[in-house]
Amino acid sequence: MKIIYNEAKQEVILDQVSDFDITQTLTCGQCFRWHEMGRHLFRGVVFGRVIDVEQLDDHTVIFYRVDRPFFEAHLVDYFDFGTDYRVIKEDLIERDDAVKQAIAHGGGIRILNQEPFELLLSFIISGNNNIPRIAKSIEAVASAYGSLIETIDGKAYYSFPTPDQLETVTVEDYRQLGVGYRDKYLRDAVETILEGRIDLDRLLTADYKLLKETLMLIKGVGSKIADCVILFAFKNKSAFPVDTWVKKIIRTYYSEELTKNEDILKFASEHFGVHAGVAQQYLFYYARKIKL
DNA sequence: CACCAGGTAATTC
DNA sequence: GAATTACATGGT
Repeated sequence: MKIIYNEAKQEVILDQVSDFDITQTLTCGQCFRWHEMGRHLFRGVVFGRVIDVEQLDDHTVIFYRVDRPFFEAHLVDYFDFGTDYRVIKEDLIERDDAVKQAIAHGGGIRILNQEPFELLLSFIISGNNNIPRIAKSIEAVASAYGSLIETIDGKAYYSFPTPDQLETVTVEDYRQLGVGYRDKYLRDAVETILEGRIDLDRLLTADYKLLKETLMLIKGVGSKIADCVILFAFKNKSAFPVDTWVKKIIRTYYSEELTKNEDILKFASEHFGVHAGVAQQYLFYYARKIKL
């Protein structure tokens, strides 16, 4: 991948990008704070900044409002540019025809490496919820308690709040934002972290089992949400979140015997191996696309 | 007006 | 232990 920095214009141009479709990647349900501003053009808030990303063709991507230090410190890792998805897809395509078909439809998806605290709260909100309302609730939390970054075209953009910024926020405050019964879960997550019972930074080096059982100490975090956090924020591509869509696709294309979430997780882990989480995203995207 | 949405915790058998 | 139910809210 070739990188061209235009410091004067605060632009970063990527050439020879492969296995990347910005629309698939940013609309496949793994992230909630990107907005489509135009064809193949998105604006989002990440790492305390508002940035724009545009894909010109299969191999060319431009970042706006981004300088070299920011790109190198955050975006290379965020978009997982260090990972060769061709290798992962070749591995998965060998496994079965269903995932092969899913890759034919969503092979441009990359797993974003997102900020752990924001991702944790985002997926606590996601439970038994729909994606538009998840996004709305996250924006409500950010604009109420995050820091104002800048105003663009009359619209204010806020960073996602830190645990410290949420220290005095009560269950009732969360409820007022419209998050519903997840209010107490959000409060529990913040308290757990502020009291040091869970240190997200330290968990970066923990193995899957320890990481999952630690995350599940938080009220409102069960197996599925823990796996989402592990996959989308802890760079572990073997995590396989079992949600309603994946359940449907497993029953339809793999086995009708697999009904319990625990059994599906066990099957998928063995069947897909170390890249199970990537397979999950391809399957999730495909199932939703064909309205399975 | 039921039913659903990237589930989980509490309750019950 | 394995199955059932309640849970906020907004959209069909």
